Amino acid sequence: MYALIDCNNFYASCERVFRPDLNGRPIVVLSNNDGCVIARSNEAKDLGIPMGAPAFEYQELFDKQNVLVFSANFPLYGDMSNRVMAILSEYSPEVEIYSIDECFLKLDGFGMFDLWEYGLQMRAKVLKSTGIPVSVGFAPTKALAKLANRIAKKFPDRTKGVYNMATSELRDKALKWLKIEDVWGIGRRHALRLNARGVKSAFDFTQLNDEWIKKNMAIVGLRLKRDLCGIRTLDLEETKSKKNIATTRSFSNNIVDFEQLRERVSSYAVSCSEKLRKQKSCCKELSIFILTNRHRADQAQYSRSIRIKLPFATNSSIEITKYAIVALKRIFRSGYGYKKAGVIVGDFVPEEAEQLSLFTDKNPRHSALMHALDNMNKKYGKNTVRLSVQEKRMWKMRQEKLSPHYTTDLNDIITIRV
DNA sequence: TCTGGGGTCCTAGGACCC
DNA sequence: TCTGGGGTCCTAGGACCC
Repeated sequence: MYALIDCNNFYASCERVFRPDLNGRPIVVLSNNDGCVIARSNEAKDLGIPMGAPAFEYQELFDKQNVLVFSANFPLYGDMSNRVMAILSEYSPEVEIYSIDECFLKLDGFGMFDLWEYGLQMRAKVLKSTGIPVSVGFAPTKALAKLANRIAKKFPDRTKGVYNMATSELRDKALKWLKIEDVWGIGRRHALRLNARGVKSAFDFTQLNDEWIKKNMAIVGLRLKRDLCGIRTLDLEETKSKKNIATTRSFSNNIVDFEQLRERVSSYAVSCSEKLRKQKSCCKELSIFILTNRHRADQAQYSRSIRIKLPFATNSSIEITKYAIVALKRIFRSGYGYKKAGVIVGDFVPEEAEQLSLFTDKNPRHSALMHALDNMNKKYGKNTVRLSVQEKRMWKMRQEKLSPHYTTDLNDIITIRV
C-alpha cells in the first residue's frame, strides 16, 4: 500500500499557525510580485476565488468580503514543510517528498496495521507538533492514493481526514466518482480531448483501449491507466537530486533596453550560482530564455531560449554570469518589450569531482573568492557584495502584505506578553 | 496599469554523420 | 523518372505537477 499525505491549503495554513485570530476567516496568499492567488483557505474557496486568479481582478471582492491577503512568504513555508516532513518520515522507512506540501509513504509489510487508525495518528501528531492540518489517503498504487487523499479531504466529516481504499469495490466506486479533469496527470488539454470522446470519469478512462491512449497521450498516459487500474506502475522516486536549477522572474514593466535586460539576467545567473554552491554542485550547461508579454495581444510577441555547454564545470558567479550574457546576446532582438526572463543551469557534477582541464581558462582562485563572497552576504545581508554588471539598486519585488519570518529569522520571533 | 515560479518528462523535426 | 538507413545531438514546444 501507499499513503499520500497532503497539507490542507498549505500556505494559508502556515499563515494561520502564528495568527490563530485568522481561524474561520477567508485568507489568500499571492505569488511573487503579489500577482495571482496561489493558496486559499476553505472560506476563500467558498467565496468563489479561483486558483491562479489575478489579484487586481479580485481586489474589489477582497475588500468587500474582508479577505485577508498575504504576500508569499517562502522562507516560512519551506521551514514549516521541513517540520511536517520530518514527522511524517517517522511513519515509514520509504518516503518520497513529492512537493512542498505532499509526501508519499510506501507501506509494504504493514498488513497487520489498521491503516485508518494509523492515518489518524499521523494527522494528530502533525497537527499537534506544527499546527498544520493534513489529509491522508491509502491505496494500492500512487495514483489511487492521490484519489484516496482527495476523498479524505472532500468528506472530512465522514472520513475524519483519513481514507483507506482497501478493496476493489471501493476503488471502482471512487473511480466513477472522480471527474476526468481531476485525475492526477490529466491536465486541461487532455481533459478536453477526453471529454470530447465521452470520457467523463476516471473509470471511463480506465476502460479506454491502450492503442488510443498511447497514440494520444504517449507512454505517460498508459502508465497512468495501469496505476489507476490498481497495477503498481509508478513507484516512489529516489531521493531525487535536482536536474535543473532555475531563477526566473516577470518584470513589473516591459524592458526594451538590452542593458537593463542584461542586469536582470546577470542577477538571475548569480542567484543560480549561489543555489549551486549551496548544494555543492557545479554545472556544465546553462539555458536562458526571454519573452514578451503574452497577455498583450496588441504588442509584438517574441520568445526565445538558448542552451549552451560550458567549457568546464563551474559554480562561480563570475563565470556563469559571463556565459549567461554571451547567451543573451545571441537571442536578444531589439524592438520588443520583454516581460520575463530566466536562467536555468543543469548537467551537474559534485563540486569535489570537478574535472581539471588543461586547455581551458578556468580560474582556480574563483572558488576561494566565491566562498568569501557567500560569507559576506550571509553576514551582512543578501547582495551586500555583487557583480558590477548586476543591477545598481536591487530591484524589489512587490510584497505589500508580507508576514514575519516567524521561524527562520531571530528578529521575527513572536513575543508573548506575560 | 496590474496576470508566479520552479520543476519533470516526452516528442517532433532539422542538421549532421557514416 | 527512379534517390537509403541508422544513428546522435540540438532546439523548440507540449503537457503535466505543485
